[in-house]
Amino acid sequence: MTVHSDGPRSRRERPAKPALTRPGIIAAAVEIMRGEGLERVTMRRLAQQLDTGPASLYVYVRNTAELHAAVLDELLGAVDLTPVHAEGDWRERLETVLVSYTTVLFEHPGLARSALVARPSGEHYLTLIEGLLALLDEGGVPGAQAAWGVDVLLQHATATAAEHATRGRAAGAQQEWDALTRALHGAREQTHPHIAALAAELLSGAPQDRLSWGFHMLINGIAQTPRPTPSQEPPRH
Amino acid sequence: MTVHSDGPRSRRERPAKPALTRPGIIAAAVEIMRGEGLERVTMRRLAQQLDTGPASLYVYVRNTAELHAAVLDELLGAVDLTPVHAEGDWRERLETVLVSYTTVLFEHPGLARSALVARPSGEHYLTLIEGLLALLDEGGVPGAQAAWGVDVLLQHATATAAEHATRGRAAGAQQEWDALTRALHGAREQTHPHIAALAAELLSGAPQDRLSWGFHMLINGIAQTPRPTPSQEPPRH
DNA sequence: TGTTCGTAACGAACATGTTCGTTACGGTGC
DNA sequence: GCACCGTAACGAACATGTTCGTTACGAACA
Repeated sequence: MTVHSDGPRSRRERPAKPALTRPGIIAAAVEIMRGEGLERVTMRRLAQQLDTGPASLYVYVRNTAELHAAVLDELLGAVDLTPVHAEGDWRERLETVLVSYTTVLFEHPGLARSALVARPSGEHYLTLIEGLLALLDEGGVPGAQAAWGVDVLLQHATATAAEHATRGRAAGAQQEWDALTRALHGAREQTHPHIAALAAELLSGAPQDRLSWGFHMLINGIAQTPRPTPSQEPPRH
Repeated sequence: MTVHSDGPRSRRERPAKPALTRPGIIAAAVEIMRGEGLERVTMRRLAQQLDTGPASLYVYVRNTAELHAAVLDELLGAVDLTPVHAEGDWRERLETVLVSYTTVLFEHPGLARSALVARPSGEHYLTLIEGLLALLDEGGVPGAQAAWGVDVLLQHATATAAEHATRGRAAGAQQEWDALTRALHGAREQTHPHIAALAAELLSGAPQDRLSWGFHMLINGIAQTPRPTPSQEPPRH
């Protein structure tokens, strides 16, 4: 099996066509997505754009999930990281970065789903993590907690955006929401007293308010929840 | 468009075939999944099992996501809720329920992905939420916080299981993990000092340890993070 | 009984992701 | 120059989810 990178520099020139490259494929994918939406970034559409066949793309990307991860990494360049080196309360700045990240995903919700499964590992992603860790460090959060917490922060943002992807769709999402609403409101006080009491609360809040609370809640939790004792694992190198 | 429920009771009998029903379809899906795995629960396979055509299933389920949500709700019957009415520390019991939920998803990881997008709204799901709310209530967590927090608890469990689905796969997952590992370890101290310092930590911990910490962290956060002031929204009903 | 209407069930068709066997190219060695 | 090898690129094929137009059934009505 081939190595998936832009490494396999083509050593051949079929009839006057430039050889494929991984960056070229990703760039084409980003272009199509900006012009037509993520759903249009199909292997066939991409191949057409690159004047090749869909099967040829698999030399450079393992599958669409990997392609999406790469596309997402490109988009992460748009996340506003200026708060990392700004003045002010570290918690608010941390939230600002996270909201910026979430906003990027909200604009391309289909990517959020993919990102839950195939996470990016490119330059922009690393820069984002570095920024988050810097802010947690500034807030005095122990490294061990920050290391695991940063994962959860991004997971929350990503999963929320992925859910939003569905919520944003028309008829189907509305019916699902209706079903959940009905189920919650219909819960009997006898069998589901807590749900009955909190039905309205469970469904309350604007998405951005819930998200904001979620980040506050996570930051609090991360800051004050010690990691399990490191078990008998010797220090590395 | 038709109403998606088991309501459309068939008024016809084509050549000696029992009319389709939604519960029947879901039961068949669960059966196939138990015997052959979730990936085998295709519309065609299901239709074959039910001696009908794949297109006929769409009268009863909108799409595979909805089918998966229904299947998941069936499986939630297996979540151990005995801790809800047991003795002991409410936090530990809450974690026990959550771990049981996560375990169910780990056994059927493909469902976790679907559940992030099309969440169940059936009986078992409600019972689970009721149990979680009861435990948070017992711990003195304000209702408003519990109402929003329960969402995040389940989201964390579900997203973690969905990630696990990928991690558990062989070659592809290993390569992705390698890519992330390389990226993290390769980060230069000059540009990514925090990552360089925490590289080992970022990747450390057995899945169950990280999950356990995650739940502790979330529970702490939920318990102590007040909800935003209710803004000028008048009381409903 | 005949007609009308709503819809469960059906079949053909389409789009999409992916695999696998084949082709053709470029590099290397003799 | 020729033969061999590795692999980028290709094309056919397959599985899968889903849509849309059509058929056939049962209920209601005159």
